[in-house]
Amino acid sequence: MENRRQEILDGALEVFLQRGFDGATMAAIRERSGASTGSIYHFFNGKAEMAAALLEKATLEWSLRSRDVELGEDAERSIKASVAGFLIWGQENPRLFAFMDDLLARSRVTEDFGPVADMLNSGRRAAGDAYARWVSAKLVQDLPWDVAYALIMGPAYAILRNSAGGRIPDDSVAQIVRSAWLSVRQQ
Amino acid sequence: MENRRQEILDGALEVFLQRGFDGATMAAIRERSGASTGSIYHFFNGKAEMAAALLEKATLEWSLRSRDVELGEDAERSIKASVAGFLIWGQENPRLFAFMDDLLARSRVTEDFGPVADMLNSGRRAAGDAYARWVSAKLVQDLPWDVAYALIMGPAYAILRNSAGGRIPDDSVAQIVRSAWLSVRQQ
Amino acid sequence: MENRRQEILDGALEVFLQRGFDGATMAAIRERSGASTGSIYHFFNGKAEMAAALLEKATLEWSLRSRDVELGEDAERSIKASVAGFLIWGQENPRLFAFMDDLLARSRVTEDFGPVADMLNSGRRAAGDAYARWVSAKLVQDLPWDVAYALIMGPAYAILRNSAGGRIPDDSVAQIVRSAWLSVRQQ
Amino acid sequence: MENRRQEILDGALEVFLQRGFDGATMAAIRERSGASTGSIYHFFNGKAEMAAALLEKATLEWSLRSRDVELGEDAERSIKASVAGFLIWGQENPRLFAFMDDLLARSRVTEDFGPVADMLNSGRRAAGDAYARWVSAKLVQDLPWDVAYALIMGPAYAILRNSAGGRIPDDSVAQIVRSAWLSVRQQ
DNA sequence: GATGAATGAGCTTTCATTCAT
DNA sequence: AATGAATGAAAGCTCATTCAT
Repeated sequence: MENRRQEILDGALEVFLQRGFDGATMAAIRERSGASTGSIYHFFNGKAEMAAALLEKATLEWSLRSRDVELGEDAERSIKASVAGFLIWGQENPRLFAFMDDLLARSRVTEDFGPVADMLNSGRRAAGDAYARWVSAKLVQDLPWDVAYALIMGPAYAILRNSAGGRIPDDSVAQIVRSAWLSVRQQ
Repeated sequence: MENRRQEILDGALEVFLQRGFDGATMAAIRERSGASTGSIYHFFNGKAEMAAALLEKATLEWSLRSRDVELGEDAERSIKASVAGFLIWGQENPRLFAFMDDLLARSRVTEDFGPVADMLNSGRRAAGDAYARWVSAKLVQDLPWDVAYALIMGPAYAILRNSAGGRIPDDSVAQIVRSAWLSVRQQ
Repeated sequence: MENRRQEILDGALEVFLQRGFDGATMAAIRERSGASTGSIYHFFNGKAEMAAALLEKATLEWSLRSRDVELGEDAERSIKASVAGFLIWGQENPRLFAFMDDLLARSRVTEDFGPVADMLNSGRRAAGDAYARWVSAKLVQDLPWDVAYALIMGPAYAILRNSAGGRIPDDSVAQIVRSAWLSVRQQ
Repeated sequence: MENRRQEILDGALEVFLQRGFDGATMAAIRERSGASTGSIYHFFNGKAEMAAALLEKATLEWSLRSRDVELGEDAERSIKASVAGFLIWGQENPRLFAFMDDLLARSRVTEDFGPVADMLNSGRRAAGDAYARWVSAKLVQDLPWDVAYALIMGPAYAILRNSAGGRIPDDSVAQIVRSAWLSVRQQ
């Protein structure tokens, strides 16, 4: 039955978002989900695996949407949509954003999160391919992808991190979206 | 004697940079520094306090330099110097950058790191004041400071995080520095 | 169907021999045998019962052979055949020997292994009866059976334990077999 | 202070002898010794290390005595004294004998007990050297040491294992001691 | 200033076993 | 006859911190 598994994931998500990865204890997840210790380990091999499962599921929607958009031929529209989509998603899920950020940072140190890192990076790579095509079409500047990525997404990340879950005014969102395009477009 | 205290800080820094905050155990710090448990607690109230002390000291150089520059009247030079300074510092101290990032993220969740957050944010506030003056002087766009900050520093943060300690080419640094200014200058 | 039961026993044997009784987990047995947890508990009441079943089956060949021999009237031939048979069996099944040894030791502490102990001791008791007859016939010394048993089988046990699965030279086997007889024969 | 450490060892010994290695839980040792979990781990790295420490201390007396005797020139006296000493020690410390036997068996499988095995085997090696000298002096048969060891000590081991802590009559002890010598002396 | 013994709550994980289907 | 989800007690061990000396 998928029911129990889902209950566990639901409980785990709450705890992870509230306390972060290290702060989340299996005991808390057990209590929140109502499942027994054994059940949890019946479905998941450990804390890291649960986090990965959650993250995968939770980011699916955003990453799929972004990826679709980015593959278009209209560079300006694609880039603006990506940034706007990310900002909106991040604002709507501030804790999830923080958790993703946490795991991503962790994946640079621990091996436990290789899969997480892979997943989170795959979207970035796909976008890099699209960017290369726009370069060929002389729509954007010929920048190394990591530079272009930093210019496009960096400000969005920064404001999400510093907004701490508070609302970002529409004007600010618009400003950052516009700037992302201006930073990389062909001059 | 300040000697012991310094030995402890030295050992702790190594451990923190190598394993991150949670990964660093007091036992590891004790062994690395050669001090006894008692000594460590004689000088510091706990792990969080040590981390704060370290971070304060470690970021002093950069923050002082940046602050000096930012207070100047030449907006373009100040902003470019800030971004370039941060990029160079981050590249020279990639682990320290990651650690700072870690603590900063943590400070958004746990109360233990209020002082850390205050310290790390004070530089940002000072820069905000300077930005306001530049706005008055019509040197830069009239943006909310958090947006301006995101536009100026966001890309630098992003590329440092994704470079994972590897060298960032001079061209890329130059690109990001230039873009920071272009993003906020008065058009 | 006896098929499933047999598959379980086969898998369990492999696991027991490889990891010993405590080291063998039901999960490992489940995976090795391909049966489900439920199936295993359908056929056996628990780990101890499986071990007992296995041991009974596995030692059958040796014990039957030894018992046949021992019941003969020719004391010298019987004793030498018993020791030689045990040494050969122990050499051919070093892991099984170690497992049997393990269970036997355990049966002296835990009550779970009463049946195991009984089974393993029954052969010894039968031999004791034969010994008593040989005493009456003045073929062997009038020793308490536990002493006689120690003199006859002790060296074989000792060399099997210390050989750790390596080959015991024929000369050594012959030496121990001969000595067993000399230790108890009527002088 | 050596006091706490000793209390822990005392409690641990009781628990180990009563329940064997696997059966002994750290919780039981904690309760029996009156020490806290932290204290136990302050002094010992884990269960295996405690067992090794205990065994070393506990067998010291016997192994030293045996070793002294074995080094003598009088083969008959040395061998008889070794066997008698072992039988007496084993009878006086039946649980310790069983525990030693348990750990020794375990050391053949797990690496955790390398030191234990080394310690327990060192006495055997020393005796092997003495045996070689007796062979040169034509006092005993020219047998491989593992065979000679099996003939000399095997019966003593066997009767100790099967006596299960009960008293072994003096006659039986004498019989086994005498037989040990007869099995290996030069004919 | 300095030591390290002592603490104990809390951690993740294992595992034999039960039971509804 | 068979499945595998579910259980929960228990395990070994970690670790920041306290405190008597």
